[in-house]
Amino acid sequence: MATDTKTRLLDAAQRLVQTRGFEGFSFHDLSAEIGISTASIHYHFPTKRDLAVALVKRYRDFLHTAVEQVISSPAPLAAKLQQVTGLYESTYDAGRICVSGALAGGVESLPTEVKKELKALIDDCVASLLRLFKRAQRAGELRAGLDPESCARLWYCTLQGSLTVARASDKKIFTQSLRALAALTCP
Amino acid sequence: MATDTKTRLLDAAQRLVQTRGFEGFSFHDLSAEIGISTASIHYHFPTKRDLAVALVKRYRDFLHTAVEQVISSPAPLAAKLQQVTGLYESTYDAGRICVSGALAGGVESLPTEVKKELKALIDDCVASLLRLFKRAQRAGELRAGLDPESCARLWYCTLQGSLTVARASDKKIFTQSLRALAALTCP
DNA sequence: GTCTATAAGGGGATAGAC
DNA sequence: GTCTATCCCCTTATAGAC
Repeated sequence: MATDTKTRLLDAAQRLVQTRGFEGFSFHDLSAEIGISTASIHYHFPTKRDLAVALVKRYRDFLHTAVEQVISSPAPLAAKLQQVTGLYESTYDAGRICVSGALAGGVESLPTEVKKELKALIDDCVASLLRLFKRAQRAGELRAGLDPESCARLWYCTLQGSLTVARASDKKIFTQSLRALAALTCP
Repeated sequence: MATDTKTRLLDAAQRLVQTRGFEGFSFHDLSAEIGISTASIHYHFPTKRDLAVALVKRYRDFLHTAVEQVISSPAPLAAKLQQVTGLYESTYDAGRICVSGALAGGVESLPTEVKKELKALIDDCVASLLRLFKRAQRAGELRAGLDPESCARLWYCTLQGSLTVARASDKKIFTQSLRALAALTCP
């Protein structure tokens, strides 16, 4: 059973956003990849803005599910952080960056609705990390003096930044940054 | 004495890159802002790629000078880190992000020469931070167990990531992340 | 749902006058 | 150095047939 056209369009658009950014891909790119005309794309997504909004919404669900699954396991904090890091590392290995990093680079040229979805994506992911660190603190797994909120934000920004920077420079910058941060986070 | 046209073009282009990204601005935008025709822009920069390369080179010099000046002061590590953070915070307050973050978001759609300059910008800045942390370690100002190289990379990625994420979400994510990282870096 | 045809505008870039 | 005029291609989007 073949995947339906709407899903294939979202898959292709997501990959293009993650490699070239919002302004960096066109309906013609999608047309070539999926094998339908650019006009047909408008049947599934009336405007490019609609496509982008749907794409970010879907990515938020994906990331939410993935992170929540890691969080809910009975593993110690260090292991969970390594799993979250692995999530981003696999994105790097696919030659991509996180959708939020790709869109945040040129936020001023995004349609308003896409900006809103982008903010929702970020805030949702930070909220998941916050729950992770709150539980860790109760279990005494957080370094003394660290508060869960700062931790969640710091981790999100560092994951985001190191993934984006690494693709433009060198994978080592990702690996080393996150190993250092993990060592600083756990007691 | 008015600034020369080439400089004004670079200033305007840099601001546009820092807000909209490389694909997010056009010669027409520059034309409107500077007050010369798009054709005249080609006199100063034959292609958009040339303009981008010049822009990133100039930004690298600017950042290099700024960071080196902070590093060479006799202040303690914590104060220096706060100064570097202030450098990025003022970029945020101008509604901009770092040129490297803006370009790295859609790296695949950049001309090869621009990619190279982008990598040079990143590597240069990380190298400056590395010198900072090496000196700090010799002076016993670095937390035990931290190595200068990891530190330089972690700091660069976090500065980059938190600035970019903050503009798409909330300034607090920048402030809080960097305060936490500073506390973890100094003993 | 998908197509062809086409609109309507924007993109970078060039030629040649001044 | 700057202009007008123009080229040619790409972009998103629509109309209407199948």
